[in-house]
Amino acid sequence: MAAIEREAYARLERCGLRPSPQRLLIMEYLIGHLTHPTVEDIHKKLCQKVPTLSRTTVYNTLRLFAENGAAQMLTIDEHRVCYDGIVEPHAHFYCKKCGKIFDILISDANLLRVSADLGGNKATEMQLYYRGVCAKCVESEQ
Amino acid sequence: MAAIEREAYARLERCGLRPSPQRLLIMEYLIGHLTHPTVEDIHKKLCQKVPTLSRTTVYNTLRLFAENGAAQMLTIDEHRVCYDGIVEPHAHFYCKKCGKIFDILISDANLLRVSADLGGNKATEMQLYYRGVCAKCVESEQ
DNA sequence: ATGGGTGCAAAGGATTTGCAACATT
DNA sequence: AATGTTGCAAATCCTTTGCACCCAT
Repeated sequence: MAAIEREAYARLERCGLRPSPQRLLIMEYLIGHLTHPTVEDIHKKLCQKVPTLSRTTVYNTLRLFAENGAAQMLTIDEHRVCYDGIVEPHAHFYCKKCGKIFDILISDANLLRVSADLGGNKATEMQLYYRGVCAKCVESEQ
Repeated sequence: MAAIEREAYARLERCGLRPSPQRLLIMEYLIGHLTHPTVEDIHKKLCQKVPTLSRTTVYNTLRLFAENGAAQMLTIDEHRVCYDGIVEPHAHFYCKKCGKIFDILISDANLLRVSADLGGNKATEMQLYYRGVCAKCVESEQ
């Protein structure tokens, strides 16, 4: 537990973000829950701990994280944005049935970075994702 | 022009979709405008031709297209979904400044398909995208 | 006291839904 | 007749905004 707190603090510092209590709280949640939570997920859970935490702050903070490379913003789910505490490039699988997002291992993620000719465009984020039906849902369909 | 109409018709047929006037209209637009239009874009433009076309129909139709492989749904822009008439896998670049989406050539798009171990997950769509600032906007920043 | 951070309530806006009208086989 | 399609208006709900308060420097 203390490890997560330390990592959260270090991540904020490394990204040049002031470690306010709310930011630490949200970053700790993100690092401790690699389940690609939505803003609502995070707000609901953290409100149990800190009832005064506002939704606005969660929105602002997560956006801030994404803009500063402290988290990844995922726009796979057409209905809502969600966030990922892992900032290293990796792929995601989105199941249309259950709505869950899974991490997908890429044989060589760095390959993806260079395989595209971006011209003069300056990329700060990269996302690779698949959409379909996950293994569990495929099973339960029969 | 007639070529696009024929292609639109063929695409609908190939995907098992009945070629209603509205569907043809929307598919023709999609094939004729590879600019990754939003629902609003399409609705606004096509309303000039067919004023009775409803936004609901545009929403429904585009979703239907995407679900049947007749178009690609792009969720790069966090604020709105847009669509692509090209169904072959390719990458996109989203400029945070001007909001435009550009096609990115991938040296071997099929490589991407097999480079990931999807386990038992059944993927129907794949998206690779980059976010950042496009060449033009980088220039105008200075 | 000054600037950044937070929270509340309200506004904004994209997307969906329910349902009636309509077309097509 | 039956089924699939369309259109309107209303509802939904995610996200942003404006503004006041507060804390830390």
